[in-house]
Parts: sequence; C-alpha cells; structure tokens
Amino acid sequence: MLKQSTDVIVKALKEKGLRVTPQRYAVYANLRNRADHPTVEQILKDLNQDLPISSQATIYSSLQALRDVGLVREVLLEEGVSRYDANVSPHHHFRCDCCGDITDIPWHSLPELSLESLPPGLHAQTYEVTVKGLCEPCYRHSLSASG
Amino acid sequence: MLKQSTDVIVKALKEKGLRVTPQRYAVYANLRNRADHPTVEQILKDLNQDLPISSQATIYSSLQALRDVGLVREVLLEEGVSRYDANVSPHHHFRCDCCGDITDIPWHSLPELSLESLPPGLHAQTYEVTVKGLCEPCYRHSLSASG
DNA sequence: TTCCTAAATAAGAACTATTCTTATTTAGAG
DNA sequence: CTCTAAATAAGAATAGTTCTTATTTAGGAA
Repeated sequence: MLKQSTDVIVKALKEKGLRVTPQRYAVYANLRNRADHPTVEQILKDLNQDLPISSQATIYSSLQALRDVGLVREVLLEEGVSRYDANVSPHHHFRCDCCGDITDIPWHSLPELSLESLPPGLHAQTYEVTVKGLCEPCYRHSLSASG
Repeated sequence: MLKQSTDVIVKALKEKGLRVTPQRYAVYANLRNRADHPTVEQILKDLNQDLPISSQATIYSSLQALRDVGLVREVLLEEGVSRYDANVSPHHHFRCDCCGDITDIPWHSLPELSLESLPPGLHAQTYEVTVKGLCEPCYRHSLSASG
C-alpha cells in the first residue's frame, strides 16, 4: 500500500520544485502514512528504526522545505515542541488533556463560523478550532479510576 | 489606577493559597495590566526597566505557580516561545500573520459552536478558536505596499 | 514584636528543541 | 558522463526553559 503512494509523493515533490532525495521522500511519506502529528524526534526514531535513513538535521531541513512549499504544516499545541502534519487542507484539532494525543477533526464536523462580528481592525483570513477533552482510552481510564 | 488593583491582586493570590511576594505580585500585576500576551523575556524587561524586581528564574517559577492555581494561562501560538495571559475566562485569539501580535477575541464575538458531530470517541470539554489574518497596521501597510 | 520554618528567590548550570556551519555527497540537467 | 547547485551528516551554537543550591523571606506561632 506504500507502493501506491510512491508516484503521488514523487509527483508532489517535483511539482513543488523540490529535488527528490531519499531523506526528503522518507520524511514526507512517513508524515502521510500516520494519523498522529509527530515531533521531529518521533519521525527520526521511526525512519531509522531498521536502518539509518536520515540524520536529525536533515529531518529538520526536509520539514522546512516541505513547509515552504506548502506540503506540510506545523502544529503548535504543546509546550516546547513542534509537531508536523501532512494534511494541509483546512481542518481542526482535538487534543487530549490527559495524554496529549492529537486527532484531526474534519472541517465539516464543525459548523462554519461567521467572522462578521470580530472586534474592529482585525482582517481575518482563516481560522481553526482546537477542541480539548479526553480521548477514548483516557476517558475510560478516568471512569474506572474515579467510579 | 494600579492602586485600585492592589487589593484585588493580593486577594486573588491569597485566595489561591499563594504567598504574596513582591516578585509574584509584580508578575501577576504586569500580566493583568497589559493587553498583549507577553513572553517571559518581555515581562522580565518590563518589570526591571527602572529597578531590579525579579530574576528570570523567578518569573518562570511565578508563572508556574500562577498557572497551577488557574490565575494565568499559557498561550501557544508561536514557534519556540510561550506567552502568558491573565485573562483566564474563555475567549478566542487573533494572530496577525505579519507581525505576530495576538489580540483577544471576546467569547461572544463568535457564535457558540456545537460539538455534537465530532468524530466518535472524542470527549470534548472545551474549545477555542484561533483566527489568523492581518491586524490593522499590517493591513494598511500591505495596501500601500501593493497598491 | 520576635522567632521560626517552609517556601520563595537569585544566579548560574544544565537541558532540550531547533538552527547554523562546513565539509562531503548527490540529484538531475545538459 | 559530467558538472554544479542543492542536499546531507555531524556536530557546534543558540534560545527558551528547567533545575540546583545557597540565601532570603513571608507569614504563622510564641
């Protein structure tokens, strides 16, 4: 199933004018194949678990290149670390207060917000909602712990 | 006008069981008296501009104490730095894409969101909206630059 | 008011995520 | 196949934050 994405990934990189290097390919493929929003450390560990594929510095520079062309975006929901997301179409995020896990919320799962009555002088272009609460595992755990 | 807040601040700290130290008082008072969402560096500079009031380490620990009791919250909207906000009642944020300035958006400036149709397994408790765009100065600047 | 002790502060070392530097390697155009 | 601009690896450097320890202090008790 990774094979299917190969063309797509190479094509995406080339369309954006990026050279297709093994490291850059691996970083982007990794991001596309996971639903969480990994940190650089997690990507590094994942890529190099069997054989060395990329150094940490190169993961940073690959992510920067991918961000510059709009294939990847940075997600800031936690103190001190950046997380990365290959889903660049508009969507919202859910963050578990307990374990910190981040889940995408499809754009249309929430009603469209009218930005009509913002305070004056704010020229809005986009918005995004961050929902906080408990994910299923943490929710169950909290039930059994307190009840 | 600062005088007016004195009682309020001392009272707030005591109610939360915090010792009232000059440093802690100064940090909280400073946060309450400004509308932006300063970084530790900005608070440090502001507090010590005339005479030395607090070290950087103490600002960190004061903020931690204030956060622990719910008088202050952390705002994460920028890579690499935490910002702090003494407004702990629910509200949204506007972030200027150009200069990075952050403005509070009153809760009722945006319609209440229904969290009914979230993906299953997400137990939502709160949410908050981040609106991005241009603030007035940057907007005007962009007009005159491109037109 | 004075004393006492747990808590807070200052200063700087330590830590961690990220960026920068430089020598080496390589993708991909010609 | 060659060539060159761009990418990589490795580690040094940087910046924000946390930790450590000796000293000071807030505020309750005597």
